[in-house]
Amino acid sequence: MNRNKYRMIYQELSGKIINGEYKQNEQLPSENLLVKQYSVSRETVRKALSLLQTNGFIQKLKGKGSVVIYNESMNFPVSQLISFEEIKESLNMDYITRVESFEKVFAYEHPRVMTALNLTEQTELFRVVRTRRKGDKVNIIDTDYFLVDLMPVLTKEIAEQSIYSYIENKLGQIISFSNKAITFEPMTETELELFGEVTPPYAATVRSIVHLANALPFQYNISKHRASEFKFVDFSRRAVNKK
Amino acid sequence: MNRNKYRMIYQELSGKIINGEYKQNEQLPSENLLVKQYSVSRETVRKALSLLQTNGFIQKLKGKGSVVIYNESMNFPVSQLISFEEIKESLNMDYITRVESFEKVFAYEHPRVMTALNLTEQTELFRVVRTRRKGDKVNIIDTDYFLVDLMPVLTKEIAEQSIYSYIENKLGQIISFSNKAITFEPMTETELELFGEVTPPYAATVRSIVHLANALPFQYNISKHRASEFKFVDFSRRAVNKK
DNA sequence: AAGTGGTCTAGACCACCCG
DNA sequence: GGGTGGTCTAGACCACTTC
Repeated sequence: MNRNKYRMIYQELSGKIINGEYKQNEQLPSENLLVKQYSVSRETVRKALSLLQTNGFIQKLKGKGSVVIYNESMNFPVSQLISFEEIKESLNMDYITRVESFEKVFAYEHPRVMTALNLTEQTELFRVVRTRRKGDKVNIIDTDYFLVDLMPVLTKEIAEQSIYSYIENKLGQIISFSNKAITFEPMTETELELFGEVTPPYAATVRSIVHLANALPFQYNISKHRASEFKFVDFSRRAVNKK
Repeated sequence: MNRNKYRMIYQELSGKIINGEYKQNEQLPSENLLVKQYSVSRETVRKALSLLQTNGFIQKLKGKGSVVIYNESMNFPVSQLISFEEIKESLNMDYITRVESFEKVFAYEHPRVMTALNLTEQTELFRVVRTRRKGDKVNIIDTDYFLVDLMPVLTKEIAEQSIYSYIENKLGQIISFSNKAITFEPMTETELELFGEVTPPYAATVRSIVHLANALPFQYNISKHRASEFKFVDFSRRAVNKK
């Protein structure tokens, strides 16, 4: 249930675009029409359309209208802040998650994480290593660090399901934004063991620092993929800096 | 010269954040204060702040204010739609661009490009191959395809400078958005020749389809990087889909 | 209670596109 | 000239934070 009018309109329109009710290169109804259809003010309609535009669904053309630019082959937004379970669901993938390691550690044992999350040495962290398998083949190794203070009762069982769902639905926290870096790195021996034979022995590595809505950094994630099968898709707009 | 009030405010505030006048974790002035300072309505201030938020400069906190989350180590947005010359300028890099090849081709000779840009077989394209060198070392190979119809007078000399600047400043076209995909691919023999010895013989590959403001796809770009030196940085927000 | 950001409205004027 | 999107305003009510 979303009581915001502009979000409701956003969801209805984005849904219709994803379903193919509005296809690529087709026009959306004009703003004035949407104003009448939804019985809202024009600024409210415009808020919904702006969201569609920044998320890559439409392009607004001055004097003409809003045209759909989304097409399915955009392969879905790995570039969004989205959990593995959510991707799995939206793409109907048959991956299995296995928790390889689940422990409490101190921040100073993982200096890179300590720096990234801006922690003191004695801060306690959960360190969770999970593999994502298709059949017998390991495709992704995820290593996550979470603040113990934020979720005192994280368990291995929760980690097998969706930790994000736990944070948002059980803990009532709002996950908001992240910084990511993608690199290609030689695999470590541990990684080679988990992956099995891999050529080349390189991993596409995505490191993320994830923040809550109150701007607190609460998660550090390292996601390793077989390089040969990795694909990161992104939608971006040119900055409005130009004078 | 930007006559839009909200863009002026956006630029002034983002400038102050980049300069360090507002530092990470500091508060921006409240919306009401900004209304008074700039003598504009609150919605105009809010438009500027929204832009700062979607571009990763601030996080707005209900009941509290806007806090700066930008920090320099974000290493600048390779994830934006930005030309190599612009990156070079903003990071003070000492790269040299060399045009390795400059020719006119037909779309049907490059089927992948034809499909991506949605062209007919006989459409003419410029195909430009450029290397980006630091000293004698080739770090990036860029292959670009542009619509001949759009810029009948593209020359090798322009390609040595910034083609984006040419398109925007000379042709008056507005570059607007792009789809990118990042993959990890074996190098071809041509690429190995240009790069020289590389281990591993794999390239971090970024393919982009770039569109103008009228939604016309006009450029297909393939950017190959030495895998060992590649780093892609991204800022993303969690989607507002949640009910 | 006072201050902050979030949503929504009704209306205005403008620039752009197209027939 | 009529339709479309872009910008801006003044005011309203709400929810959240802080004291």
